[in-house]
Amino acid sequence: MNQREMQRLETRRTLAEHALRLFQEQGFDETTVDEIAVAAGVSARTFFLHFATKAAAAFPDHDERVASFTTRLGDGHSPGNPLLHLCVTMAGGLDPGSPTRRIRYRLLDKVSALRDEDARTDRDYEQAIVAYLMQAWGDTVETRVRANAIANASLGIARACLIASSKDGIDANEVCFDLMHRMFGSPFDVPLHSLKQD
Amino acid sequence: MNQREMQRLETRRTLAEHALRLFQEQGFDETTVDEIAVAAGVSARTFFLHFATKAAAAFPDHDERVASFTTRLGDGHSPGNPLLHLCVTMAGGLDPGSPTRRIRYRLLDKVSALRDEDARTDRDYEQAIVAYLMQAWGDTVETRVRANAIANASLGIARACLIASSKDGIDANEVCFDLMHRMFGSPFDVPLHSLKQD
DNA sequence: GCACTCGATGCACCGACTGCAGTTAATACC
DNA sequence: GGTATTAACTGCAGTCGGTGCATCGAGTGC
Repeated sequence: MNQREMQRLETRRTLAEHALRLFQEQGFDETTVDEIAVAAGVSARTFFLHFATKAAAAFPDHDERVASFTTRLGDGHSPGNPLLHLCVTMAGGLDPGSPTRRIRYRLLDKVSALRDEDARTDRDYEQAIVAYLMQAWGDTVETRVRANAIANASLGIARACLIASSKDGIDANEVCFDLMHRMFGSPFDVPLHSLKQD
Repeated sequence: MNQREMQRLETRRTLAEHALRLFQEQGFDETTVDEIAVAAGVSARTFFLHFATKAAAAFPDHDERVASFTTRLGDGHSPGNPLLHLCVTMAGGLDPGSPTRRIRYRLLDKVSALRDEDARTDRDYEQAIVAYLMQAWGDTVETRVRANAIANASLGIARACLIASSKDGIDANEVCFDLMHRMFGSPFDVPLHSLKQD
């Protein structure tokens, strides 16, 4: 990797690090982009070369995660279907070894601006899931609605469980799995086959 | 009703009307709060006496709707449980006699700022549903997660169906009902009883 | 008629975000 | 090694959403 690329990534990483720290220490609204930039040792203008919005700095790995999720759906590594994969991804995301993630989701529960950012995140996952389901079901008006509804519902479940896990430290995977199971059958593969001939 | 109150409501109504029109005609980002205010014949400062954000003007009846939803859950008029009630409310909201609502939801599909506003809306419904479920289940960490997950999932389904209905003009109630049914059993009253002893 | 309330206003201000015109250091090319 | 180019970073001026504050003036209660 280039020295330039490394510098760039380092700047980005530093910005994200200080952003999350300041959000946690003194609150999201009470932190200005200027403060973050100064703390990271760069100019305020530079902040926006790395993040589109102030809130985006709290989720610096968003693009990678979505890309990883999407490509995994495309190749054979997806365990069964996207909904199950979503659960697995979620479970992985709750690795207790990552205090950063816990901080992030605890903030998420308090700061509405970050919930908005998170909702935007979800929309990308939603697109990936919808695309996957539509590819399996074919593109009709009916399947499109169904795919959107299922994607929305799944993400709603996943998000709620994720936040709960981070906040209360409980294992929400069971709840997540149970609700998914109810909606889509055993290993969540029901909609891929049986819903079709409804 | 007072003449003052009437004036106030009229101002608010006019602002909302012009806001939605301008959003539709020239786009959300391309419309400034100043333009809306001028079109409505008031000052820009006044706009924020009626709406907290630019996007909020696109959903002027939000508070009433949430209040109505919440109180109905409290008294005996709720048909069974909040999830079923949500479906009914949704179906009512799709009254084809309301072109304004169609415009609103069609915008929703395009403008991310409005989706953020809508997500904020959903959070209020979510609170109402969670409160209702928790009252039925009792307040434990487990039930709290479950209630949040179910509320999120239901709203996800409802939102997707609502947008699809407004956009494609199809009847998405069937999809909505079907998915709810899968998750919660016949008239959606399963979680109130059977989930408890899982 | 008089005091009061309250919606509307103008003004100054903050902070998020953008476009543009540099500067400087790493890199590619010869 | 010297030179042209690229691209991260910077400063500045500007737009726009949103807020606090003092004020005006038309309704309202008495």
